[in-house]
Amino acid sequence: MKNLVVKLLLIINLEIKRKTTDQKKLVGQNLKFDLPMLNRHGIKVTEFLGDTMLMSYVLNSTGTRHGLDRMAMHYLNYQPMKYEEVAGSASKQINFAQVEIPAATFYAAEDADITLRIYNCLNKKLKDEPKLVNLLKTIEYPMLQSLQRVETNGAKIDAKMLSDYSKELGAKIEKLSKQAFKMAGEEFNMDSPKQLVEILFNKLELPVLKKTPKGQPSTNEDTLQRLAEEYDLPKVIIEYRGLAKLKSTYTDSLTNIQHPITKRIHTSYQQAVTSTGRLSSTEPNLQNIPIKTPEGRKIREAFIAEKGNILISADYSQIELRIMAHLSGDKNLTHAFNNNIDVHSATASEIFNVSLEAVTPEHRRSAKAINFGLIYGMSAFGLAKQLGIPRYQAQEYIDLYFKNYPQVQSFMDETKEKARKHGHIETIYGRRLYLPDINSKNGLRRKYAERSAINAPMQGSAADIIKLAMIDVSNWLKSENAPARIIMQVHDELVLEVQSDVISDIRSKIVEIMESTVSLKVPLIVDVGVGKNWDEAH
DNA sequence: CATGTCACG
DNA sequence: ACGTACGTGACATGA
Repeated sequence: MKNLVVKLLLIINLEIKRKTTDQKKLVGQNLKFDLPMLNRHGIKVTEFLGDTMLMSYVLNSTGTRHGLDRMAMHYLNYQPMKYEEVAGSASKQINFAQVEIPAATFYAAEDADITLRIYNCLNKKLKDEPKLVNLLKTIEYPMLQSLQRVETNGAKIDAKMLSDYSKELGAKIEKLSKQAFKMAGEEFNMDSPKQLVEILFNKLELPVLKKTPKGQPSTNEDTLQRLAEEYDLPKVIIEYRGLAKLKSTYTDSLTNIQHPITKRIHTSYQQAVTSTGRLSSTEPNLQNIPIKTPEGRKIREAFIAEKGNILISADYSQIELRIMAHLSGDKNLTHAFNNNIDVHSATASEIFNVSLEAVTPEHRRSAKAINFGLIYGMSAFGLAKQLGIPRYQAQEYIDLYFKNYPQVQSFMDETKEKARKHGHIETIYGRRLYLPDINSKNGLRRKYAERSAINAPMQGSAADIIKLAMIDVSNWLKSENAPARIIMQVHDELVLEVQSDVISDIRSKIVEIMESTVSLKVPLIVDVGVGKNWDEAH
């Protein structure tokens, strides 16, 4: 009985329209959420008419305005019944299946009704937007299905290893805090920036090098690092912070969030959150698992494969710089990529006016910072801070860069110009990012919008490309019924869990698909690794 | 619920 | 004179 009710409500909820015998078209809000339930009840979806959340997102990705309630207010001037009103809130919340039938029926019917009405509104807006309709059909709708599979797959973790590591971290953290209390001459809460300020800057009278936006003296790592040159306590705090972060955010919470039945980690990918078209990942966030330090990498070792399987990691090499080469058409930059020259070394060779062979690691490091900075629309000040050099010198580097890559400069100027004129920029696939502050009288906001405008075509086009590649890989695996599954997406990387005996075939096929999904003025290169855990594979 | 901090690409 | 590299999410504190 319960099942029947749930099924009935879902059918009402999702506007299923029977055309022929088993052909079901549907409209919904956040269909990625509903799809597994429909599958569970044997309802095969063969065609999407639309997902209102994604329609709203491609029309304007700025801000959080794609929730059903918000859209109902905005497009229909109607306040729907809140979920909390039928199911209760917080600790008193009950399962939807336990809600009284009349209340549940009203809620579900209203939900369905407004979804369809919002769909009709958004559909009208999309009539004049063939590029956005194409974006939905070729990227976002297929993506929704690929993502649903990845979420259901989940990632296997070695919970025993994580909890052992957690204990180890706990012991180290305790030692460090005792050490810090001794140096400070009193006990305090090291997790409290406020108490830290009291100790460091009032009691011990260390110099204030930087303030937070609210005017409080900053105790962030950058600042502590500089203080650590002359004082001992900041060193201990830095070490404490690093380990405390690992414990609270990773070792403890990942074990807690294991699914009770699958024993795997099932993240939720947000498809309508970022302004640029990237995904984000929540509960847990699998897109910020540590990699930079040896202590952090141990977390990656806990991401493992099922018995008889192995992990493959495939990531695009410097995809944003390659897109910059493509979009700007810069001769020098495309030449570097087309001839497989290390791009940071190439930049170093240009800026420091030495031959490629004579580039030192120090040159390359500076050039890498410049290349990254360019993608982010940085200033001479930012580069100077990053490299620890005087501002005039940073400006010299930037001038030299643009002299050697003139089309990159004109591309950036044109991008800003377009943003000012139209109020938005576009990615390679026509995804649109609005920049409401681009003509602001407030210089700070305007500058911020200009930097976003410069970054967005690169970050956004990269997001389009990996989405397409992910769809292709996902569909290929499905069509071949391959003993392999995608388990994660981390912006420019796909992680797969693959049956060990077919590893080399799958590996080469994945690379082939990812490298050929789109064709730009420069090649796209995929680096691939294999291992028994994520750290080894990456 | 805002603030500060820090993990990732 | 002022702030100063893009895009995210999670955690702990403290009002």
